[in-house]
Amino acid sequence: MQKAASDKNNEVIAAQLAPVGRETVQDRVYSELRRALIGGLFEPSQVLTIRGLADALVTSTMPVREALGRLITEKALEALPNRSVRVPPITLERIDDLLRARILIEGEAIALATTLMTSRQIATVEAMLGEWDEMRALKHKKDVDREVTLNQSFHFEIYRACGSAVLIPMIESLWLQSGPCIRVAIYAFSDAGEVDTAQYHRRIVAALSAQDAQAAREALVADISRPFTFLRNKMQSADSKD
Amino acid sequence: MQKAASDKNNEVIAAQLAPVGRETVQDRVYSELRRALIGGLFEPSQVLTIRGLADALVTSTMPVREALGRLITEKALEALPNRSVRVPPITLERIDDLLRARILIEGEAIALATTLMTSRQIATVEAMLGEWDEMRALKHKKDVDREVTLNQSFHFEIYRACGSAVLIPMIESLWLQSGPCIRVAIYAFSDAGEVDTAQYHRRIVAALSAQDAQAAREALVADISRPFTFLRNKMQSADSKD
DNA sequence: TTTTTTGATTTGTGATCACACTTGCATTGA
DNA sequence: TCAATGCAAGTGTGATCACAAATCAAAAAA
Repeated sequence: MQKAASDKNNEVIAAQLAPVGRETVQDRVYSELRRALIGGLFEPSQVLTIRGLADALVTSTMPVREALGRLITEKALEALPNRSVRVPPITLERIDDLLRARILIEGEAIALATTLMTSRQIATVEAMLGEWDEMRALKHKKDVDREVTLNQSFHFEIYRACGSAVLIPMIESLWLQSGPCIRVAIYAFSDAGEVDTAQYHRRIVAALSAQDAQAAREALVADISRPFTFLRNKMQSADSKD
Repeated sequence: MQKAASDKNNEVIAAQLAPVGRETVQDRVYSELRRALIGGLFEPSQVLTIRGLADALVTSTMPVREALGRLITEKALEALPNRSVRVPPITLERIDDLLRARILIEGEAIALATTLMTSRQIATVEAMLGEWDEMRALKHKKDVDREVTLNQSFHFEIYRACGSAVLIPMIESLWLQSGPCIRVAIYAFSDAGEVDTAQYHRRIVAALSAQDAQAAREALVADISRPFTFLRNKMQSADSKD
């Protein structure tokens, strides 16, 4: 068989078949744990065991231990001297530390994105605002999980536009670390229900449309500061009560 | 035996014995690979195999594969679709991307450190300048490895003073990613020999002593930009030649 | 000579096992 | 009654094996 003919034949096949992907079990475990962490499904200080997670995820211990190791290196989980691993506990210092880092890095990312985003990309992000209204329309059932996912998609759609392969993984790591912290804030907001996240996001989109990097940065800071300051106040009042 | 007596007895023993430490093999492998990466011992695009590293480090494959997984998640190494792992290749975009992130984050860290460092801590850092003169005195043998270690110690002694448990691991990750890139610059500087790193570090110490955060940030930016701009120029001239 | 095929070797992934350490609880002793 | 001891279940770590996929080189076909 000639080379050209063979290639042509392969191309025809490739046009019909969808790539099957080769995600490993370890990757799936890792993604699943990430999702749970960012979504605040684990509580701070909760201890995780390899065998326990392996049972819950219906695999063997091997993929789980490697996924845990990865999460520990990005500070999403914490290795105790006993060699057990837990979700990092919340402290006031950690809250301030995380918020400061997020303002610094995500602020820079959105400023870069502002100068780079095409109107096509802005339109995509703007379209995501609609989903919020849609969700609020049927507000009888508060779907916290979907809210978290939507919020994440919105932010990262913008961050990806900054075009930095270095900053984006750092932001992901920050979200991973923030997840368990803002867990309580997420549920509290969902209960309160009124002060709408979409409102903050609209301000961000407006700044992006105006190509005003400084305004975009400030709108973003207001958005991500909200759960942190809420949590901060809550912890301080709890401390003073003790 | 009474509790008090037992405790007292244990205290006496504890005063005589040094804690034995429980570092795992995996931790040692991870540290060793980190050291090699930051020191620029691996070249960009070099492929690493689990069994090859296990043989070189005289262990089994298990600790190595977990260490590699951790390094991949912090982008110090890269997983190819073939599932082999390599040191990330250098591109112009990546150089600029890394430098921008380092300026942003390390600049913030040193600005924070400036307001927090005690005169005691500054003295410690200042003392490290002496080692450079010492090393230059016997410049017959250029010890690149020691130079890298000394540079790392100097910077992280300052960064640790910023007191951010979030920023410091990020900086470590950035150094890990920069290591292979600035490898060529390190050796080139060591060959040139004249433009002294200590000179840049003296400017940093002076700014710290003056508690001038802005000056410290600028001095730091000048210091870390040097190898990157060197490398950038070198790559551009190489490109134009092709 | 160039291309394809075939087969052997190498490599990553996941499962299982052995071992050491920790933890929790019941037992023993004062 | 309470602390110390001893035992048993649980847990992380590292080693080894089986398997599938990738790689490379030699042989076969064009």
